[in-house]
Amino acid sequence: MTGDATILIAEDDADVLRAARIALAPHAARVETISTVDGLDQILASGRFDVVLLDMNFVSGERSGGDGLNALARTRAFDPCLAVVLMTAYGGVALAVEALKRGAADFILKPWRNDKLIAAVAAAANITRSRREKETQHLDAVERSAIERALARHEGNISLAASELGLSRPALYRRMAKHSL
Amino acid sequence: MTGDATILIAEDDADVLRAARIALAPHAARVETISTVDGLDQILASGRFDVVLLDMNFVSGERSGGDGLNALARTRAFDPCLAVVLMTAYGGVALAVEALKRGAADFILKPWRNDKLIAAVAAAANITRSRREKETQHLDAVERSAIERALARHEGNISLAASELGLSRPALYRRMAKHSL
DNA sequence: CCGGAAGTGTCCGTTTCCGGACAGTTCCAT
DNA sequence: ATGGAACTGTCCGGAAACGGACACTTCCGG
Repeated sequence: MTGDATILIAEDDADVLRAARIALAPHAARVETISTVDGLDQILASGRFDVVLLDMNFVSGERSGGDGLNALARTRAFDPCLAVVLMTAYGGVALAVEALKRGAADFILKPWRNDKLIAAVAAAANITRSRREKETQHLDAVERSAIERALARHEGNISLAASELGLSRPALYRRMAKHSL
Repeated sequence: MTGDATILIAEDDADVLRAARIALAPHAARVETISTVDGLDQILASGRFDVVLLDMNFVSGERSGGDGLNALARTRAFDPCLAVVLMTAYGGVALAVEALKRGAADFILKPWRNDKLIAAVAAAANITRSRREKETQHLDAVERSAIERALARHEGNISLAASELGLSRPALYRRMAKHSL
């Protein structure tokens, strides 16, 4: 993490929240914290975050992780590019697998090792960055990627690639020339 | 699983292989099995699979899951659309998280429940199908998606969307009209 | 070996797209 | 309330792209 990321930490336990902030703050441009996910949408809308570190339980005594999965879903609905790292003290394989299938970028068990937490959050911030870059592309880049994939899939067969892309062969030749393919 | 999927099972233990095949065969068009991943590339090249069910350990006494992660990487290099379900008897949260981060579609602990195995493999086959559909698109569809995303990201602002896409405003208007956006 | 199917690369008359410019509208800071 | 910036929607002469057609090459089954 090059120190330029903005991190949101959502954790109901004040001591854990403080520990996470202390661990991450030196490695981030900005760390914002919340202790409940009730107003998660507003918080997400208020700023441009690069990664969310999200606890899985926000109700005292609750251990199922449902809150965290729900908050993950709401985060992904708000911004599908924004990578989320989930953390819990009560997770098994099933919950970890479910979390990643639902789109979490990583899954951390408490208590964590600071170096692993920092690395996981940094990697997640990079995932967000990559997704955002991929989202904002010139049509030319989008077209070039599609042509490259079609040619790869058809092993260089111009006729088949053109057909798949909905182009005539001369038209595909021109697009290939335009993109130096 | 609508019974039309082709499944590859890679498992070194003969009894486990048989049990998996017995569980899955009634729900698939075809099930192929291998007991070593040495020739995985050739097997993958020999047919068009919809899902791979892959053990994580192929050396007697080995429990790290490295074989499985390596085979997963090779499978994804061969065909990034092909969904892989990993299974092991020795997995903890860390291995499960690593597997999904490396691109596994699911992670099953042995011994499994047949209904869960069948559901996981069916879901993975659907992931493969979706990825393949998404890969083969007309340029028109690719262009339309890119325009829709740019407009969504800029909340309908034509000037900003055109700029991001590398188009002039009139050109964007024409593409939008062409795609009925 | 051969013939036919499939694929390649280019041409050119016709059609479509281009973007700077124009007129008008909306939004926001003062 | 107002003025200016930002945005919208369309026009039109010129430029670019279109695809059917042609000639040629490669591959493969008989």
